[in-house]
Amino acid sequence: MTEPARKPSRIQVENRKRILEAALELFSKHGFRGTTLDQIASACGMHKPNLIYYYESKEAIHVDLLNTLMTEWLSPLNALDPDGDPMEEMLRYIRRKMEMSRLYPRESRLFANEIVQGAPRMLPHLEATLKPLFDQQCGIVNTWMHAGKLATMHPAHLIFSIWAVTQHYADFDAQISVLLPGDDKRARGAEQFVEEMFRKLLSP
Amino acid sequence: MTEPARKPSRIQVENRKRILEAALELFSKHGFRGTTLDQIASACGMHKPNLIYYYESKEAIHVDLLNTLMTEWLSPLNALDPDGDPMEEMLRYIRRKMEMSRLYPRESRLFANEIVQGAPRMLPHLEATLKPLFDQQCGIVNTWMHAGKLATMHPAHLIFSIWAVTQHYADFDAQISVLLPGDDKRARGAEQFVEEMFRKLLSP
DNA sequence: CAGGTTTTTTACCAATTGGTAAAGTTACGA
DNA sequence: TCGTAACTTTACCAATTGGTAAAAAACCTG
Repeated sequence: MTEPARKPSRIQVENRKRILEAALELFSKHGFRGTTLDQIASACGMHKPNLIYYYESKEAIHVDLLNTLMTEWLSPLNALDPDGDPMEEMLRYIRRKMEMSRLYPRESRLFANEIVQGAPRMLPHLEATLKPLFDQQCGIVNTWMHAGKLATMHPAHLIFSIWAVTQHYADFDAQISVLLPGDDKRARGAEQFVEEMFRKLLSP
Repeated sequence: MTEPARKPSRIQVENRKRILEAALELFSKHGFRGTTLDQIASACGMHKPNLIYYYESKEAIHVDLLNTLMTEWLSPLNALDPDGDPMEEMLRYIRRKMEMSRLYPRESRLFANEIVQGAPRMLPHLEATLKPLFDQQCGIVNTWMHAGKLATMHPAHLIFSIWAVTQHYADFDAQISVLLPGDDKRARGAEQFVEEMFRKLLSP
């Protein structure tokens, strides 16, 4: 048995959304400890006790944010179609991950911050949500490899390498900006490179 | 003209080393804001004001740590030998990066924490130290490619992908442990995978 | 529009935190 | 071994921070 949990009012829905948007901006930029309730409050035009009215603690905001975004974040992996063309499915996944890195760098950095520090507030969710999906999709990739449609390799490490390369462009943007400055076609170049890289790697 | 800057005493050398070791452990695990001077002090058996005796502020500890470690961290890139065999040089670099990820995950996560948050205390050092080295080594790689010794691709993105994949094993270890649990040969498998991946990618 | 409920605001608090002042102790060269 | 400089410790502080209490305001429903 949990809470009575009445349906949330319109105001509740709106304000929780405002809070999460401000929290995403700040947590992704400064990490959990580097963000204060006052910052979140002023970023969304509220007062600190008002945040606590909607979330019982700063940690509750962070956890809700992580868990809410994780589902969307993983949806492209979910979308691997076992009946599609293996190479096209993998490249579509990789392209989508690059696009998400470009469009949603805050989400990427939010997770990066959390996981680099040992995922203290997300481990249960990783076990419960990510692990089963990961195992299942590794299975699909493995099937494709054994059918000779993709080069044979360890599917888990393959997925790690896709995550690593694609999310690197969001997570390490500060460094990349220094090393490839003033390149307004950087994103395009990155996307071309990554697609060609994995096309070559995955060719049987 | 800067400080008089007398040669540091034996005690100074020892104690700064103790402080940096404790700071590395804590900053890499909890980030800059997530680490307190009291934690650092008790981790190295000192008292808080003693830290301030050796470093003028918490930030000074962090900056010194980052700048000190960066040189070692980059040394493998520095070691690319323009006269060596291109494929062997690249694979040696990649192997060394994997080894460092395994042996020095704290250093990797220290930098990851800093860069994910926009490198607020490291940007000048990136400009001054990393950028010139990076450009130079990109040049070497480019030469190798144009000599037909390596597959042709954007050298900067190639190096990014090497960093991404190798450091991922240190930075995202919390996630990898969940997804490939109980695998005491994980590191070996990762090293094999990554070497084969880049061997295939780099073959002309 | 009355009355209760939800939401917002003001005032506040205790704990933590980065850092200081200054007294006390140790190390070391003359 | 003595004096001074280097180092350590204790006591302290002001600012920040996560969070609370409770009054005030806004909102909704019969």
